[in-house]
Amino acid sequence: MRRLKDRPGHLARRFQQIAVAVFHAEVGAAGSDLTPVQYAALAEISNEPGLDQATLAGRIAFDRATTTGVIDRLEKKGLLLREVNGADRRARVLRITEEGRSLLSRIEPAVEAAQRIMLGGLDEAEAAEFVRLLRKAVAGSNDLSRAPRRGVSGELEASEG
Amino acid sequence: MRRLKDRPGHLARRFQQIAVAVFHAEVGAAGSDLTPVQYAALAEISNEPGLDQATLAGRIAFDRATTTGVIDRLEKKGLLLREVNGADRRARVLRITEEGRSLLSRIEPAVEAAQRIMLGGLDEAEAAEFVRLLRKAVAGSNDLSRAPRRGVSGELEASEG
DNA sequence: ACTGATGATTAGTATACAAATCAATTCCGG
DNA sequence: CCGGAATTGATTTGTATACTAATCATCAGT
Repeated sequence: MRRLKDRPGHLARRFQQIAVAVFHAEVGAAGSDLTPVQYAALAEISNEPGLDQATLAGRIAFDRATTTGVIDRLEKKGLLLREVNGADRRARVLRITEEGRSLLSRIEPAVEAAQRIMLGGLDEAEAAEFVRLLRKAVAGSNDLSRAPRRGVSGELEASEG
Repeated sequence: MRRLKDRPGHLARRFQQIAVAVFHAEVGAAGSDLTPVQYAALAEISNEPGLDQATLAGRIAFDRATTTGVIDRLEKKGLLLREVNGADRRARVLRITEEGRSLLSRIEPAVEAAQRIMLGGLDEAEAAEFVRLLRKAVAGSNDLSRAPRRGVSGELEASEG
């Protein structure tokens, strides 16, 4: 029987813990307490202003309940605006604030550094291959997850640029 | 700037979500509601009977606070025994019950199946390389995580058997 | 005996999910 | 075109990780 610590499921949990810890360390050193999930949400809202919470949840693969909490906290920090959509009064339209945009650009170098550091155990070729395989594994199993990602229509999910 | 969805940190979160979902689906179909983390704890206790919570936490890379909760739930389900260690009355000695052992063997095929399914997007060679790189990345950054794994003494952390 | 370290727990915060609920929209038969 | 049914966006509740920080009990070393 394969040892626990050699199983992909266990390794996935470990790598995620490391990724989160590195993100907090780097972004924290840059003077922000933004979490990886909050960063993902804010970056996506910045890229696609005016999207609603359900669409955001699809883009970054949260479920709707998690999205509500994440957006609550970002709104409380003054990083985004949440408004009722006039065309569909169920939906909440999201927009980044000036403060949010400024924070994003201020921590961008730290976010990039975190990506390098979390792959520090791999050389450059290995890191590239690792990311390729991770992308392919995720794309191949996207609909097995309980909050599957829903990309922009027409986007190539498993492209291997 | 690299797209969010191509960053290792984001992909790590996605792959972890998928791994957890697949585990729940397979183990659930086998008639158990054991979580991935509970499984890891129980399997480790089964392998190393009589270890205490701090040692367990080191083996599977939880922090102590998380361990308390996980052990609470496993004890409530009757899958393990938690007793004060006579030699060090701070420590709680953990032992799997007959019921726990029986559950472990009953769900073992589902756990193995989950490992294969979560790598379903990769062919066999890619899956092997992916696990190798995942192991190497985790080993290389173990001490960056906030709850670093502490293996059995003498164990080769980054061996690539 | 005093000091520092360690095992465990508790409180508090942030994901992540399921399930239930409410409001608003869309769909479809007539 | 109308009206009920099904669907969808958002929220709430409840459970389970995962951490930090603080606390308590106990142990180790001097």
